Amino acid sequence: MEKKIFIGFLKDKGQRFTKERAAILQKTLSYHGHFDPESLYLKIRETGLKASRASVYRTLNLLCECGLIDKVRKTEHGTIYEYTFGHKHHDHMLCIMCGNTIEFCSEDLERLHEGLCTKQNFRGVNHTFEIRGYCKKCQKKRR
Amino acid sequence: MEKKIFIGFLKDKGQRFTKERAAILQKTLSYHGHFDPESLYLKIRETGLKASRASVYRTLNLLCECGLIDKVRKTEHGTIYEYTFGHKHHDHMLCIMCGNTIEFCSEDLERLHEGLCTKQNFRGVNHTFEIRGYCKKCQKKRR
DNA sequence: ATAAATGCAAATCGTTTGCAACGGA
DNA sequence: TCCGTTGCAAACGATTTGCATTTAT
Repeated sequence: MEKKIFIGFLKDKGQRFTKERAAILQKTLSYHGHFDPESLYLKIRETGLKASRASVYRTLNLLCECGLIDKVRKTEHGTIYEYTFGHKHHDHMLCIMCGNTIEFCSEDLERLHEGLCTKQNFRGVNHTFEIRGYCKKCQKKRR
Repeated sequence: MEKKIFIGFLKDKGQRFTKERAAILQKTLSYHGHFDPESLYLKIRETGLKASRASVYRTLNLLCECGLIDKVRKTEHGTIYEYTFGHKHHDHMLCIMCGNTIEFCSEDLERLHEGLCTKQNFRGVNHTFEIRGYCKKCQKKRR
């Protein structure tokens, strides 16, 4: 499914579906969530597949362009991507102790998004909401 | 006020309040909002004051440490800081056409933050909510 | 006088890009 | 064959850091 979309997207632009791009797409899909370019690159090498960092970066940009993945946020260690296609929109809680991410959906938040935009005459396209704090597990550890 | 806080913070750490730090603090306060290190640096030079980029970066980190400013987000062009001390918490709408930022406060959002954390057993410390889209002015321009 | 802060330039780190070699169509 | 793609290494841009010099206390 995603493969077809990507191939179609490339074809439309007169571009090619190479084995490097295939490998990058495959590993991207294997994440079902967040990842960063460097770990994707390493994952590809581990599997014996080949693709340079340059190709990883170039291909991730293409995957963003065609909407299969999104840039979620930039951290001090680089960009976090998310494989989003077909996923319902959701938001994040980020544990500042262990770094884990909890995803959640909130209808109330979507409604609030609409309401706030109306009030400000803003045409909202999308949003990100991130709550930072301590996850269940980390609350128990001493600080 | 802010100056006193900064000096006190430095004193506690056995550090000094130099003229460079004074200049950086002063210009930081002059923003009443968002700014990035490079424009702060330029603003200082324009005024005839002196401070190197290195000192700007070093001092911004100190100002974050003592809570007078916050890192808001990272963009492809660098980190956006915000002078927050004594400001009420607020969130942002970011126009993806002109880059302008609208600040707003929402009690509903604060309540939602609490509700979501309770539901997930997460101890939320703070959050960021950013709506991206088109501001009033830019909606009128052709796209 | 002493330890901390400065400015500079070099170092880092994630990411992009120029280019010659390579490979799908 | 033709043109897009690759990998490499160099280039980039924001930020940090090592070091000799300056300066606050």
